[in-house]
Amino acid sequence: MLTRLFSDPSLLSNVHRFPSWAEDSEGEESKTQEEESVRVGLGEDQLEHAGRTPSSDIALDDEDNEDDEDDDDEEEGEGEEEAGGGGGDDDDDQPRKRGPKKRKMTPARMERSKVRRNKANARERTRMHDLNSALDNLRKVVPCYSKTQKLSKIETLRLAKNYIWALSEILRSGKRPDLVQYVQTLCKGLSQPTTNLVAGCLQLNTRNFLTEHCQDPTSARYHGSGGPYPSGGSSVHGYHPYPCSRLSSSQCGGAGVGSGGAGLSLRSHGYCPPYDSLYGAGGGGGGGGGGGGSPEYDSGEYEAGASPPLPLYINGNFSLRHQDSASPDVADRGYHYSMHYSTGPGTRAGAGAGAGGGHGGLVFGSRGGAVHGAAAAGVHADGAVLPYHHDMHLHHERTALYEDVNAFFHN
DNA sequence: TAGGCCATCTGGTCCT
DNA sequence: AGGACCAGATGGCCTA
Repeated sequence: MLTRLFSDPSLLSNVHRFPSWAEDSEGEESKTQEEESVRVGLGEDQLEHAGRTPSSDIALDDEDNEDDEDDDDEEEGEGEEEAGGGGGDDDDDQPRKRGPKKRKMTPARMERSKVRRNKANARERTRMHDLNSALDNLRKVVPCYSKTQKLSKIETLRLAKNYIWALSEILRSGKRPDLVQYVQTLCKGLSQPTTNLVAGCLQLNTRNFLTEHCQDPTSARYHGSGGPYPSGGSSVHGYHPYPCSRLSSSQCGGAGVGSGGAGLSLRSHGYCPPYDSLYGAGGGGGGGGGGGGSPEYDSGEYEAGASPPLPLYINGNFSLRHQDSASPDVADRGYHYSMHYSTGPGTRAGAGAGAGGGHGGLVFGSRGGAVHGAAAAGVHADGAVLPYHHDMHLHHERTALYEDVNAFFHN
């Protein structure tokens, strides 16, 4: 029975690992699965050989009524007598229980219960894997993502909550917030490591975050050297070449510096569909750092990878500007969030990059989007904040707001 | 080594 | 009845 379970591919197929596990240590996956199977086997074995709890006995006995009717009838009488508290012979001093009587576990019952339990275990595994998969997707859309240094589940949820809150505040106020304030909101309730990670992702190392220390914005190392993550060095200028993630534990600082010059551009990471699919080489523009913005801002140079853009449905409190509403007056009307894309020559990406890290060609909120705060001023170049209206593709609408806000902060 | 995080097993409960 | 969901227990892995 157990061997059947372990050799059953349908059951074993359920034992898959986190995507990152598979990606990070592919060679070990089979081994890991094997280990898991062994673990499962041990569990089953324990179930078979170890004693069950009284409750489990009840549960197990509840099935197979039809098959053991004779036994049931016989035992039922005893059970009722016992349940009635009739002070029958009580060998052990265990308290009498109401409810279903205990039934003898015949081999057939045990077999069936095992099968049922195995099926339930497999379902539970699948369920948890789905849950983890969803959590992984969530990790990818919160401001900080690393394949190698994954946020824990609880931190992911906390960050997501903070992120939603921060975005809501932005949408509510319709103003461009202070970056420090934004980071503070994001990091609220997060552990110190996660705070560092987020700060690093946002090109705002902890020291700057706390002191609003402003470094030389023209420096390619801006915010990259003092942070908790080492500077990659290889991607200081222009968009960084990392095709996989927005950030990796070893690349965090470098990735940030490289992608956005003075500001991190999540869009430059090919791995992140929500960003990259929309902004294409936007990261390159923002990532111009000291080298100027990339002219390929809208070229879609960055592939979204195998994954399609994550569907992000925005409704309720959120409103999006329709692409048809790009007329100048629209900006003055009641839509809450304007997405201004700079695609032409001399983009703000370039301007920002020339300033050592401006916005990647996007302005959120009120026109002129003033730079707030000292740290923010250091991160965002004033010259980069100009209202531009450009059409965006229809299929980008769902994610436009989301990405816009992200790009707004991550450039 | 303690603590955090995680996967899995397990039994209970609720729902269809 | 069976499945989904949940929470507790357990053990492994990793890191400070």
